[in-house]
Amino acid sequence: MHSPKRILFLDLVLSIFRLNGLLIAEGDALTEKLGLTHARWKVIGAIALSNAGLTVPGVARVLGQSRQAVQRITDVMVEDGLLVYQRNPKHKRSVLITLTEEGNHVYNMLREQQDPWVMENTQEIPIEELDQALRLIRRLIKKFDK
Amino acid sequence: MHSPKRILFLDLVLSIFRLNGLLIAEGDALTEKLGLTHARWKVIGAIALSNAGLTVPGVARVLGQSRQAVQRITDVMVEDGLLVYQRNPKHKRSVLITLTEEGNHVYNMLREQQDPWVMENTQEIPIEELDQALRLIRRLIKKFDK
DNA sequence: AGTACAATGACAACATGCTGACATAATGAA
DNA sequence: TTCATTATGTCAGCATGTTGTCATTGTACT
Repeated sequence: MHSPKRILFLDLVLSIFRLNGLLIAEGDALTEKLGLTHARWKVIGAIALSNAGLTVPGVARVLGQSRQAVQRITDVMVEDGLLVYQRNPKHKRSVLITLTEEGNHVYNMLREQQDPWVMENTQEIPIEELDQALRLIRRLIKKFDK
Repeated sequence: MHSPKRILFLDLVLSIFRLNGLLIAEGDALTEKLGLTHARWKVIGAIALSNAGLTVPGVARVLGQSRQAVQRITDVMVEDGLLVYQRNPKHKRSVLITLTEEGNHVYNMLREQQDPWVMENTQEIPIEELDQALRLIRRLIKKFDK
């Protein structure tokens, strides 16, 4: 019943919930001055990492979220001038999202904030430990992401 | 700039977001028949694990959430007959939350669902790997939870 | 005792996620 | 080509989290 593995796994699950909340708070604090929120830098990051532009459902697939949730965010970001919708030669309705000049600028600022934050929070953690933890988490993701 | 550690850490952060979402979906699916949602079994679990009962802010501290969010959930759960507010000898306004008989029953059903789920998802993962990952995550939690 | 500070409940506004439903466009198979 | 299936945009409703504010209660210090 109360096998060590059970306790350990449930503890891990609750810790993931906890860390998730804390990371969101960190991310929001980090990007507050840029007028970003965690939902927005997730989107801006996904788009910045794709060369050719992504569609709304494409971003949703990358982030593992519903397309509706992404659409709502991108609509506001287009209004705010961070993103543009561009014609998609491969699809009549589904436009490509790309960063505007301002969007690119914000992404660069984001990077400038992020780098010292990453340094500060990983300097005394060996890279092997990060790698092992990431691999386990990926393994769990693959298991649940059907 | 693009140090391996930076990439690794950001990848870890995004993976935490991803796994968090998947675990919520898993938890919701697992407890759907019980009329629970992930927000509710987090609360029910926290209360079940405390012998003497917890106050609303107490649950919030355990879960690392705002007391307002917890209050909203517990109010509904009291209406639904899973929880009861009981007079707190130590505080005139802040009541203690305890499980009703039905709440206890649901918690036991929850355990019955959870156990095979845990087994299924950890059987080929060595306990040492779980433990190492948990320790790293705890370390990050401690770092961000000021 | 008195007084400043912290904790709590209650309410509101808001951001973000989900699902469902519907119409239309794209795709693939017969 | 035609037709069934899938993908997409759009709108709506709902669950859950956050923060802010205010009044009230508890606590601790002088």
